[in-house]
Formats: sequence, C-alpha cells, structure tokens
Amino acid sequence: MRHMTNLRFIDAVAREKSIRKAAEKMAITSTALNRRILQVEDEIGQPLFERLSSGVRLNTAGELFVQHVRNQIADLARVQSQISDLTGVRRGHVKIAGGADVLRFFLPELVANYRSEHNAVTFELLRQYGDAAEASLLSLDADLAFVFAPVRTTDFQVIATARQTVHCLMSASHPLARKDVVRLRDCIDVPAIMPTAKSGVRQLLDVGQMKRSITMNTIIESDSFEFMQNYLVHENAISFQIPISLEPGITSNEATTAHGLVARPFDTDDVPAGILHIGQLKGRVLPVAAAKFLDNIIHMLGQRYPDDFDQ
Amino acid sequence: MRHMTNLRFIDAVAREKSIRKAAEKMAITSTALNRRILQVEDEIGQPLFERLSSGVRLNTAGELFVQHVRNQIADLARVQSQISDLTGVRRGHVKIAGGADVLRFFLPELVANYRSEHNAVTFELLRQYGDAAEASLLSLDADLAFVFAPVRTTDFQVIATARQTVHCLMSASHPLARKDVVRLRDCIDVPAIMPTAKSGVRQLLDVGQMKRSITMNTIIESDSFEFMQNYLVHENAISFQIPISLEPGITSNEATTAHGLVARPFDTDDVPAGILHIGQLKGRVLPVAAAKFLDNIIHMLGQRYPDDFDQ
DNA sequence: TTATAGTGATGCGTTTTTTGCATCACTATG
DNA sequence: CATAGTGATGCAAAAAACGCATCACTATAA
Repeated sequence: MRHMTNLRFIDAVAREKSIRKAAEKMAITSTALNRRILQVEDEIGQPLFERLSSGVRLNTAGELFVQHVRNQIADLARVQSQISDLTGVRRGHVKIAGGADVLRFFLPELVANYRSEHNAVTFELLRQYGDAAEASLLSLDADLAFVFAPVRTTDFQVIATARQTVHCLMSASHPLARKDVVRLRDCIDVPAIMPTAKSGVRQLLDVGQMKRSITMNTIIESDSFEFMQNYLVHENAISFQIPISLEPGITSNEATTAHGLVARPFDTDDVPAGILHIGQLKGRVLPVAAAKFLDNIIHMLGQRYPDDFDQ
Repeated sequence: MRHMTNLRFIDAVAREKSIRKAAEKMAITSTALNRRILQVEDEIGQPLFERLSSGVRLNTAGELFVQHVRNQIADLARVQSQISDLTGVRRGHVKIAGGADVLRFFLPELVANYRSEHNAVTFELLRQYGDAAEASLLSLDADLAFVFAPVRTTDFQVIATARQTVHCLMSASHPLARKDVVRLRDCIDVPAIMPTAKSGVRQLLDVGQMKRSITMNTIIESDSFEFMQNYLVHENAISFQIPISLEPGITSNEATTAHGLVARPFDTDDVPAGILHIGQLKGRVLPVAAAKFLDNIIHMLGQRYPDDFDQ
C-alpha cells in the first residue's frame, strides 16, 4: 500500500534508531529517507526524533506517533485480510509469540492443520518468553502470545488458559519411572537438567524447591529440548516438561517412544501446576486469519485438556 | 498530513457517491482523483466501488475499507491532539451531535467556558436526533452524541445519563401557571405547540397521551424553540420542553424572563421522564480535547441535576 | 427513436515531487 | 588529532502526479 510507505519508514527508523541503517533495510537512500522524516515532522509540527551523534531516538511525541503508526499498519493488514476473506480465499499472516514449550509439538501440528485448509495464510513463530512475548503484542509484532504469568494485565487480554502440571522426564529404566506421581523429595541428589530460568517450567520448579526447602542437583541448564532429550539417553538424569511440550504417548506406562523415555507428573502439592495463558493485545481486532487460528488453538486445547482448560 | 490524502479522497468519493463531485469538493481534477482511486483499488487487489451510470457506490470490500479509512483519519486526529497536548497547548476539534434541546443553552455555555480556557480548540455542533446522531458516531463524524433512547447499544457507549422531566411552557398569566405540577388532563383542549416527532420530548408526550388516552389539541408542530417561545407571547397556548433546554429561572414561581413565560413540570405518572444519554462510539479512544470536554459535560450535569444524574 | 447531459476511463504533454550523488557540519572514540 | 560514524542540504536527474482533451457508456427527456 503506497500511502503507508512513510509510516513504514518511520517505524523502521524507530526500530533501527538510525536513519542510515533504516534506509539500507528499506532499500532507499539515507538522504531520501531523511527528507521524508523531516517532511513528516514538519507536517506534525514538531520533531518525532531526537538527533544524537550516534543516530536518532524517539522523543515523547514520537513514541505516541509510532504507536499510532504501528496500529495503522496492523489495522490495514486486518482490513486487507478481511477483504481477501470476502472472495473466499483466506489470506493473511499470523504472528505468534510463545516459549519453546508450545513451539515444540503443539504449534507445528496446529499450524500444519490450518495451512492444509488455508494455504494462502503464512505464519511467523517468535520464540519468546513472558515479558518479551507481551512486548511483542504491544508493538504489534505478534498477534497472539502464549504466556505463563501475564504481567501487563492492562494490555494483555486472556482468551483462554490451560492448566499444565509439571512432569518429570527420564529414561524408562529410571527408578522414578515406576511411580505414578513423583514427589520432589524423590529427586534429591538425582542429576537434573534444568530448563532456562525464563521458562515457566523453571519458575514452577523454583517455587517447589522453595516451598519444600529442597535444592535439586542441577547438572545442566538448557533451553533446548533436543539437547535434554538426547542427553537423557546417555546419563540416567531427569528433566522437566509440561504436557504441551511432551511427545504424545510418553506419559503412558511403557516407553513407547523411540528413545525410551517416559514422563511422570509431579505431585502438585510439591510443584504447583502452571497456568498457560493464550492472549492478545487488549481491545485489538485481530485479522481474520489470526482470529480463526485462535479458534483452532482454543478448540485443540479444549479437546486435549478438557479438565484443565478454561475459556 | 500528506500520506492521508488518498484516504481522504476515498472517504470523499464514498460520501459523494461520485468521483467528479468528490473531485470538485477536494479541489482536484476528476481525472486525477479517478486515477488515485484506480491505483488504490489496484493495490488492494480488488475494486472498492461499483461503477454505476450515475456515479459510484461502495461494494462490500469498499465498506470495510472506508470504515478503516475513517478510523485512520480519526485516530490520526487523536494522536495529533495528544502530541499538541504535550507542549501544554491543547489543540483539537470536538464534534458533537445532539438535538435542539442541548444545543440551546447547555452546549453554548459549556463550549464557551471550555474555549475560554483552551482557545486553540474548535467545535462542530451537529443538530441531529436519535438515529442520525448515532450514525454520526459510527461514521466518526461526531465524537460525542446526546441521545434519548440509544438504539445500537453494541456501538453506543453510554458515559453518563441525566433524567429529564418534561415541562409545560406557557405565559405567566396562563391558568396552568398557578399549579406546581401539571397533569395531562389539565391540557385537554388547551392549544398546544408540539415539538417535532423526532425529538425526545415529543416521544415522551406521545407515551403519555397513549397511557391516559388523551389527545391534545395540537395547533402547531415545530422544532424551533425561537418560534415556540415567540408564539406563546401572542396566543395563550402551551409548549413543552425539558429542563436542559429551559432558560435559567423560568421554572421559578414568578416570570423572571423578559418575555414573561414560565415552565411547570408534568406529573411523571402522566408523562414519563426521559433519560438523556451522553455517549461515544464504543471502544474508541477520544482525542484529548473531546475527552476533556466530556469531563466538563459530566461535571456540569452532575452539578445541575445532582439527583437525576448517573455516571 | 434521438438528443442530451451525466458518468467513469485513458492517452499524452507538462508540472510537481521525489530521489541519489556529492558534500557539509558535527561528535563520539581511540 | 585523526577517523569513522551520524544527520542535513544543494542540485541535477528520474519518477510520479496532474490537467486537458477525448472516448465509451447510460440513464433521462424530448
């Protein structure tokens, strides 16, 4: 859309904090871009950027204006998606922010299903935890976000929640695998691979350790599921995940997966269950594709966790 | 704002339902305007207007797009007003739709007060009743609306209400002027000047006439307060108004106004009191000036009708 | 039926705007 | 004090927008 170029340029400059860098990214000369910025500032009647020796920075007016610009860009996308939807072809681009948990099995399956029906819809998956995911909603870099504990509740509109019990992951031959429910005290001295501090699982585990005054034997900290999983094959350690990131079938009594791992839930008196929140920016009207995909998410969650699901 | 010209053009064409007429209004050649429209349609990927022999008309996609365009225009105005507000000078333009009732004394006083403090703020007063006022909110032709009975409650957000008892207006020498409260049966055969059918007062009177099975002696129907008032000086008739449109002091026992008229309330068992609603488009963030002016409206109503006011 | 007045679309030469190069003025950093 | 980075600006070339004249079409009225 032609009339948006100035707005996109301003957005780019705000992000890059440099006219020259933004110019390069937007494939235009810095001088042309500079003049466009000056022109807009002239029209507004006051500067939007502070000029520093190292580039530019938004001033207060600029902050207001850039928020407006991003709204406009997002709203245009929504309208275009609605208009496309009129002809029957659903087009659009859905941007989702979430932790590694949901990016592992849940979203790939869901996105693939959706795209098999609407192949003109494209997706963007941002691996971000908590704060960062919420910030992406606010800057309109994401349409939907998966968050464990929403912070900015004034901006974050919760659409649905799913209760997730922390599970203990280990080789099928591990002694703990014989239990139906794992207690935290069982894990003392057992070599443990901890998820990254930003993840929801880790925060729940920390709460549990505080409550029971237990310090687990952390040998490795990682945010890579591939690493954890492959490591457990070599050393008889334990790791932690929530159901949404577990391979299907891994919670059964027999190790049905190729690598011979099983998962057992923690007693929720020890490690509290986490509430996974699916949300959007409050008050925003989502593009058709994002709204429909959200419906799918909710449907899938309701189907998969009928007892721990809330809408 | 330069980047908005295309959008404003589209808005104009949608309103005028003719490219040539819109072109004239926007001070541009019809051919230039035509090409801009074609270009936008090309960018969107499908037409926004149907071409008729008598002009153009929005199609479904166009309806969606024009609503978006109007949102953008309004939102830009809001941001500009917010930015101006940063420097301390409050600029802006406030658009208010309401019946003749509120335009008579209430709004002039309020607007004058406001402008004495913020003289960079301009106003636009639209004389519209009910439906039309709500439609103006929706098309963003108005920021605020005064309405008696909101219809589209999904779009109309009520900010405050004021209960208004219908009053009977007459010469101080009229027999009815001796009563403190007027009953509908007192008005039988008394020559009456009725407000226009669209007004809230009229609808309340009609309810009363139905309820009591009374038909008043309507000799004149008008929506001009000036006419009514001046007529009552000549013939000993009665007319009807609500407090917000009454001259200050006219409800006192003595006729203190120059023309010697007094007002007496109806018994609300006969003619029900109307609820005047002040509202805005639901979900919309108003420009600074409009929001602040709304505060003043609410404050004034709360002060003037402390018992019949609700927020 | 024909004439007329209205509509939007289009080819083309002119005008206006935008762009890019070269360069200036300035400032942190080493 | 040199250097490498920043945004701003004069000027000529390129691109976009504009306005005139005109076409094709369609209701409406004579």
